[in-house]
Amino acid sequence: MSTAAGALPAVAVAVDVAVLTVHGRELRVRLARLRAGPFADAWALPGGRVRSEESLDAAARRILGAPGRGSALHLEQLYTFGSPQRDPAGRVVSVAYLALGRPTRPPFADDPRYAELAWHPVARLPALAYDHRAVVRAAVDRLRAKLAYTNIVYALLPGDFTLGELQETYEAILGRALDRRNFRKKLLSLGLLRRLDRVRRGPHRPAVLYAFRRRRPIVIDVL
Amino acid sequence: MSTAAGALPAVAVAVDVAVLTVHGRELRVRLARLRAGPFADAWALPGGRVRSEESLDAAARRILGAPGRGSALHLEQLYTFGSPQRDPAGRVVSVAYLALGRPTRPPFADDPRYAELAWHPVARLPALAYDHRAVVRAAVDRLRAKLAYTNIVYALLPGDFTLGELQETYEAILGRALDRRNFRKKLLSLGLLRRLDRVRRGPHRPAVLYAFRRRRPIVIDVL
DNA sequence: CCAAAAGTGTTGGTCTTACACCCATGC
DNA sequence: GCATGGGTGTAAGACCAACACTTTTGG
Repeated sequence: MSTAAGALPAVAVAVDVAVLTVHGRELRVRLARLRAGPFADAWALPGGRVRSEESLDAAARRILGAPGRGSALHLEQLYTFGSPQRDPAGRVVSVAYLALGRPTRPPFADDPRYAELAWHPVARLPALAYDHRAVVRAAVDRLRAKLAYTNIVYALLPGDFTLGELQETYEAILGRALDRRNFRKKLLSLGLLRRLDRVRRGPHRPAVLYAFRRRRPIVIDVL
Repeated sequence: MSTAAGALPAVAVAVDVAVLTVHGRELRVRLARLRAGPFADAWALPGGRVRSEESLDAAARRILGAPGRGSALHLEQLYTFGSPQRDPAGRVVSVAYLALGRPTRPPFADDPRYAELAWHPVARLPALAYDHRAVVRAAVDRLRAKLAYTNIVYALLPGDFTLGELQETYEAILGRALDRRNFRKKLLSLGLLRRLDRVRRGPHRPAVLYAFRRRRPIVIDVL
């Protein structure tokens, strides 16, 4: 049963979003430096209160920002954190979301609560407000797990990419090296990729570009 | 960020618990028939509002009932349901929990809101209140998934059991038959079980009893 | 011509699946 | 003695991990 009605709620609901991306061979999370409140000057995940007429997913998308700015290609609910002590300012239950997207220019702080926004490598986080360190850990764990049995990595890559870039992305997330031949064999055999007839030219031998056939979540044994 | 303070919350927080068990070769969920409210007379998952001083886990344990009655051996958070329309009586966000336990006698309705409690096979559910059908589906999906990579099945079995009973439990949950020889080979090879020097006597050849070495969650490749 | 990343196959081991017969007991 | 579930092994195929050399380009 879930009935509310009656007395006014004693517990508030917020949404916090951990946006992960891979940049510079590192898995990074988008953090905001808070201007005010009990954790003024500390870094925190972007978040905010759920409005009475919006769903949790809608609140998460709102916090994520307008499509085009910080737009993410994947959004999923992660876990709900509800320790009575997690917010010194009152009882707030926070529904955490995991989002995946391409690294944007750091600054798009259109939210006056935030002094600054930046991508921080998850391997060396600053002190975080609230229980956001646990949220980031949960987000990273979820991403690592899903890497093995879904195609969500598509949300972290541009429209076309080389197999080397794809492997780098996997390695950045998993934090370990993968065998190149086995990786290529496996990923090509899955049929998730479409080979383009273009190449990426760089300082060395050009690499064939690939694209994901479908850019939406599929459950499949990847690793 | 998650700060509350300021205005009174417009959104209430509840916890609903899907207790699953296996009985009579069927996966079942504990449902309560509601006495009052917008879904009077309908079946629903036991649930209730989160109190201002308790954690979400504590609320779930409270709703689960005193240890000894409906005591469950495993409890984990499942998903948070927050559609604005899910409760006709007001905006209630529900944090759903999955619990696993042994089948108890159906009746232990010490909660005056419930007319009746019963174990319903998840394969043929009655109409459920709220979005509880989706909650049960999520609970069953989670259990099925975790069967393959954890030892949580221990929470559904008594202290000692035969390999036949263990296999029946797996089959009831997965909804498909498993090869007996392969199943026994795999489970014995994992080292999760301790062979007891007792047997279960029945109308046929006695079966050796086993117990789980450790009755707490372990991540391991099971199936 | 050198450095650096791209590209490519084989082999051995492990794991999974499929499958059939005898055993011990209660009735 | 028969019905029923308990108990056991093997072989074929799939999958995974390990591993080294050649190619192509820019500078």
